[in-house]
Amino acid sequence: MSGQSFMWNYDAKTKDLLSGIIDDELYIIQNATDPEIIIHSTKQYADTSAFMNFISNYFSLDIDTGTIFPIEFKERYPNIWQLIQPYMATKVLRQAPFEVLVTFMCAQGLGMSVIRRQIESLTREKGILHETVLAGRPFAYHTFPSPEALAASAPERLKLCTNNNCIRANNIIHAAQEVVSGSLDLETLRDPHMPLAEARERLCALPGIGMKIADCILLFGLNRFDAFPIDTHVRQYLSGWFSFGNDFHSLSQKNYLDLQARVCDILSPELAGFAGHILFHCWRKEIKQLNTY
DNA sequence: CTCCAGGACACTT
DNA sequence: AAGTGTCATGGA
Repeated sequence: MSGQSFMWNYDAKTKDLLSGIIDDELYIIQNATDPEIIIHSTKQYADTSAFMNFISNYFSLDIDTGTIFPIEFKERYPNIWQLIQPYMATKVLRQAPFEVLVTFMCAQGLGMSVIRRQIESLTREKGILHETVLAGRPFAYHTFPSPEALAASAPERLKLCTNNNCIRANNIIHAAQEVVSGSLDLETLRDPHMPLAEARERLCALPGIGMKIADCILLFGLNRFDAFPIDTHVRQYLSGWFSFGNDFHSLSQKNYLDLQARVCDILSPELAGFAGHILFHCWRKEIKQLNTY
């Protein structure tokens, strides 16, 4: 059997955030009974340290957990600090940019079940089928669709993958075409030298991408841990935990930017999005009692 | 049945 | 600038 296996201790509460296919080559198998994740790769690495480096980067293990929140956070918000402790091991993964771009374009005002179904449908219809052996058993999976595959899709067919929403299908096709033509260069946006505001501006120029989705793409796909997306749940905990109370009126553009500016008072600006991700999952699970990811 | 889900956008006050 | 309707479906 090709490939190598690697064990990683992980917090039992957050481990189920990690499942799926990484870079089309690496798989994660969850063990439901103990807090360990077995990572198995079909790809051959030069040596163990090359594999470890890839894992470390993908799971952002280079980010020291102790630096995610500012030191004064614990003193200012002792109750919240206690509450988030079980979630401190939550990681923001450095996922493939195009995959994240398309995935979050599917995540507008919908439940996670619908979002997940769209992505599964997209990979099944437009991805490439691979068959391999995983943990001694046959395993079939689809790669995430390439920009070329999505760019060449017919809207009336692709909308079957986007919850019957042809506006969304057209937006995804358009974004894919921009990537193929080179007028949207995700690697340029991923460059740390690119100002965050400018990168977001470029993403927002695409139809179907607003501020929130742009910030999600930056945080989860473009290695920008300072990007702080504000969705309905973030707004709730900003109001409930930090008294940023304008929970009642709609999230206008001005309101969105205003909230982001105030977030810098309580979180470290350079890791605000990373910290926000931890707060997000803690809020959903501990306060809202949600178990869906 | 109603309401809301990890929103964006056009349109109306 | 700040409120509405629309898009679409499923699960609570």
